[in-house]
Amino acid sequence: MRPHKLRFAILAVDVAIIAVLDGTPHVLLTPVHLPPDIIDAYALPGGLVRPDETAEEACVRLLSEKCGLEDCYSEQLATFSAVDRDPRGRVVSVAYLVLVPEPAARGHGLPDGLSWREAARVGKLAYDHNEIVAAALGRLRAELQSTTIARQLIAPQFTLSELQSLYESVLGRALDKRNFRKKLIADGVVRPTGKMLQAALGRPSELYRFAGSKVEVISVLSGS
Amino acid sequence: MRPHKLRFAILAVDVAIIAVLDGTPHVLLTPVHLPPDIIDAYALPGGLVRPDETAEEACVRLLSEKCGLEDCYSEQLATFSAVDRDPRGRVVSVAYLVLVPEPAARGHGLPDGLSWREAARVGKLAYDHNEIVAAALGRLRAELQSTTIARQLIAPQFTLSELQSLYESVLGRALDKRNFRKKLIADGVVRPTGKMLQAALGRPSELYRFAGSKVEVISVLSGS
DNA sequence: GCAAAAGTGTTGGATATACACCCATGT
DNA sequence: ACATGGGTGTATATCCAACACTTTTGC
Repeated sequence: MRPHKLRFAILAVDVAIIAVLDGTPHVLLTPVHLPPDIIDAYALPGGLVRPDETAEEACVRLLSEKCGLEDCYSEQLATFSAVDRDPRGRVVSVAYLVLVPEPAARGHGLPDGLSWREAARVGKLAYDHNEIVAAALGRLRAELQSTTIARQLIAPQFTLSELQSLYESVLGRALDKRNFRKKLIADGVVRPTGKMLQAALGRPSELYRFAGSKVEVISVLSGS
Repeated sequence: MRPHKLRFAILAVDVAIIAVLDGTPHVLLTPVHLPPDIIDAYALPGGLVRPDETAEEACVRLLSEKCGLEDCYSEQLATFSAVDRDPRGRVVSVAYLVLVPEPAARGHGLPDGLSWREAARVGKLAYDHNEIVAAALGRLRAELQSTTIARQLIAPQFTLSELQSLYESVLGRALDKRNFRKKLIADGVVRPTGKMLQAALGRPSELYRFAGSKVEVISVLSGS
């Protein structure tokens, strides 16, 4: 082995951080400006993987260091390795999907120039980050329907209307209120807490929580 | 940026090549012997990603160079980045799932010491390759039930009994013959060719083919 | 009493499951 | 004629989809 020939790749992590804010999916973006190739663009937060950490660890570290986010749900999405994906040189990136509940996303002041942008209107991002965002949203949509991953996007206690509108905004289609409730309650996915929430207007709603303590693989929805 | 500090990662590809042979899932393994850490073990075929190729391209190249396999279906599985996963140093590996139809797997002489081994009985593999094999089989099981990926594991024309036994061997459970046929035919997933196959014994069976030309995402099975 | 959001049941259709016998062939 | 694997239909239960009105609250 000739180590100097083999040590060619710069390994990075890029993070698609998703939160549903005001009923629409948002992504956390950071400004980039690397003339001449990238001018006044936006990109996903990311950074290099250190020699002594795994990609997962880098992801957690970058979330903390660059975004001020702690204890978020994250899962590996895919690895992007196009030779020219970064104008600075060969950088291979492991992309992660990270989910932030709405209250957490609102609650903490964003560092630097980070900002939440509507996922459907991010425009042209730097690098291949549009591809990563598309993969993240696709994965999220798939998992919403087959797992209890929604718990990672919502407060610990929530009304069923809130949960339904989360589903509707991510899936991009309306769901039937009665079928939605029926299914989630009958399947034991969510459980009533007994507490009531008085919204600004209208009848108070009951607060629910997810039954299990982790993300579980079950058929959450078919069509509703 | 200090490039010399950043250029740390060796990027590799490891390939979980699956074929269903004699009604049981097999993986293609290669012997490894790297004392003192790895002695007389087996591992998935793999190799380094070159500076001028993507991970996908490296996967295709390695399949050809190391395994003599051309034009196989492949998809990225996940990236494994544990710091000590390779005793020789820091090697991050992008794992791929590759599927080979039974006739192709039988038809070509295996180079080197490569051999097909029953996936359920591979024993302790080198590196983290047991993890990769587990991920590959899990992905395959999931996709068998929701896509037409089975086409990548079987000859272009096949009997429904062959297809069913493929499903059964990968999923590890028996399926009802009538329901299996009903569903695949009713959903238009497979189409009869009109040709008959005279097996060694018993009534001749009709040959079918998959209807679409690609792997399609549909609900292939529920329980049968 | 009105506006706003919460909550609740039924029915018809489709889909899934369970199950057992006859058919075509080679020997 | 028998052994072997191929092929077929029906009845039941479950699940899904569509659908509209009543309740509780604040103002």
